Amino acid sequence: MTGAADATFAALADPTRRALFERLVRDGERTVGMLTKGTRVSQPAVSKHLGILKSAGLVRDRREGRQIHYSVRPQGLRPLANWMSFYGAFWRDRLDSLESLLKRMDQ
Amino acid sequence: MTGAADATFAALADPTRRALFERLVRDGERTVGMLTKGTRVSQPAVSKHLGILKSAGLVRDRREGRQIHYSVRPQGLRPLANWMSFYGAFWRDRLDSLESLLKRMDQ
DNA sequence: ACAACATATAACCGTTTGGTTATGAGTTAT
DNA sequence: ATAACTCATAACCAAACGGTTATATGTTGT
Repeated sequence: MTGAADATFAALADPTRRALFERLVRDGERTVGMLTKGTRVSQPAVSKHLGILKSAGLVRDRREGRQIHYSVRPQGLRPLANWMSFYGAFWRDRLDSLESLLKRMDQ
Repeated sequence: MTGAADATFAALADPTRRALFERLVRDGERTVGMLTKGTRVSQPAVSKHLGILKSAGLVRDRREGRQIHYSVRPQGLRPLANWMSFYGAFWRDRLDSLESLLKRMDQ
């Protein structure tokens, strides 16, 4: 249940890792070398982070010659989306009703 | 930008903490003592976790006599929702199209 | 076969984390 | 005033984490 979201949350909790993921989302498939540039950390660090993202199902890799290309794996965000919709259903309502209340009070 | 989501992700990354949050969502406002029962950890551990959730803006506390009542703070999930919708726009489309493709292939 | 290149893995290290027990602080009741 | 109760804080500890440098693995080109 909540176990599925576990690796996902853990993987995205680290800022460096989230930055890598976001970059892959924005820029599409990139090699490790490309990703290393733009980060303040070493190549091994990037590789380790990518490994964690990969085992969390958030990215996939593809070998092409001596380079390895990483890209976002869309379904990887599923556990997060599920969790959000599950435990977010009630608060979204409350938030919406709060907002409409504030708007009404503002008038 | 991504800094706002930082504390949120970090807070929800821990399973014990997420369990506490989920329980507050399901059951509504609870005291520390109530929350401690049902967890495998000690009361101080629960207090520490609640403190982290609180400083992440995910819960609030209210003193009533000697007990302290904790409850979910709806807006706390905002950074997560923002992050999801931001970096989720593109993958949701891709996921949807993938799913429809798979369905078509299945027929 | 060998050198250069791109990435992964190994070994290591300081810091952070999540837990514990012990104790402090605030509140209620006697 | 004091004892009991509820929770937070302090002090401490082992394990996990995120980083480093050094090296192994796999691929390309000569």
